[in-house]
Amino acid sequence: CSEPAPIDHVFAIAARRVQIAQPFRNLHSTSHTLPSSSGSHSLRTSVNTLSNPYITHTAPEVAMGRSPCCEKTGLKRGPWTAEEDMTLVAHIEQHGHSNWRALPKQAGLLRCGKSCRLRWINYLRPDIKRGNFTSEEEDAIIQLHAMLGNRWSTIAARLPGRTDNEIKNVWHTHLKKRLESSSKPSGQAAPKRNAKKPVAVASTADGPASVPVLSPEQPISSSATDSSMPSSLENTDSFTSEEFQIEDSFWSETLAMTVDSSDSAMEAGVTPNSASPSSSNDEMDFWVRLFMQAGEVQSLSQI
DNA sequence: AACAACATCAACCGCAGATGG
DNA sequence: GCCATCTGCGGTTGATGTTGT
Repeated sequence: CSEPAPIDHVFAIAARRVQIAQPFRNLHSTSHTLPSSSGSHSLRTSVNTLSNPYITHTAPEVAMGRSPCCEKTGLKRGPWTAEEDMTLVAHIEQHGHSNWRALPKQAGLLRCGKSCRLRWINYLRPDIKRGNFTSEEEDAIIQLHAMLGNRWSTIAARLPGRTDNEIKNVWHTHLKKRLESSSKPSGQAAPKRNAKKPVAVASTADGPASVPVLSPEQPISSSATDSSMPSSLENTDSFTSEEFQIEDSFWSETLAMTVDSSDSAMEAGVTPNSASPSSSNDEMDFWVRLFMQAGEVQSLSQI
C-alpha cells in the first residue's frame, strides 16, 4: 500500500489515469463514439449514469440462503463512471487498499468492496497494459493454458500488465476458437461469418508461433497483482500491435523458468491438471518450470 | 434501412482458501 | 479446532458494438 500522498498530486494522478482508461471503454455520460485507438476494441458509449438502472434499491437477499457478499441496498452496480474511477484511484493512491471491504465507505463510493477491487485490478491499476494482445502474448496464453488450464490468474502473472479477466476474455473470444478451428479438418474451420477484425496475430491456424527462447537464468516475473511492475506504461494512451513493441528481454523474463527441479515428478506421471487445486502460485510455478524443462509443451495444433 | 446474429468485454456472482479471534 | 470474515479466483451474464442478410 502506498504512502499517503498530497491530495493535489493524488488527483492529478487519478485524472491522468482515468483519462488513460476512458478512451477505451465506458465513456459514461457521453453519447458519442470515439474512433478506436486500437483499431480493434469496440467502444461502449452512452451509459447515462444519472439514470443508471444498475443502482439497486431492492432489499438484499436476506432470510434465505446465502447472505450477500456485501450490503447491497443502495449500492450502485454496473459500469463505473469517470468520477467514480477518479475517486477510487485517488483514495488508493493516498491510502492504499489494505481493506477492500472498508474502502468504498472510506472513499465515499456507493460500491461494494468487491466491485472496487475488481475495477482497480482490471482497469485502474497503473501497470495495466491496454490494447491488442500481441501474437507473442496470445501464443504465450495458449501455451500456458495448455499447461495450466483455466488458471487465469496464474497465466496473468506471467503476462505483465494483463489481467486474468482480460486473458480469460481473449481466450474465450479468440484463442479458443482459433484452436478449435485449427483442430478441425480444413473446410470446417471456416467461420460462420467474417471476423469483424482480423485478430492481430501473426500466428496461423496451424498453431502458435515458435515459442520464445527461455532463459533459465531469468527469474519469473512478478505477479499480476504485484504493483511493483514497471509503471512506464502509465502515460501510454494506447497500444496497437504495431506500436507496442516488446523488448527483446521481455519474453525471456516473462516466461523464463528456472530449471531447478528434478525429473522425478515428471516420471511420476503427475500432470498439472491433476495437481491439487489448492496449489499456490509457487507450486504452479514449479509445474510450469517442470513442463517447460521437460519440453512437454506440445504444439497446440496437436491438442 | 432494418433486422438478426454474432462478437466483445466489463462487471457480477458464488465458491474456496486464507486469516484472525 | 471452530467460526466469522475477507480476499481472490473462475465462471457467467448482459449491454452494446459490429457484421451479414
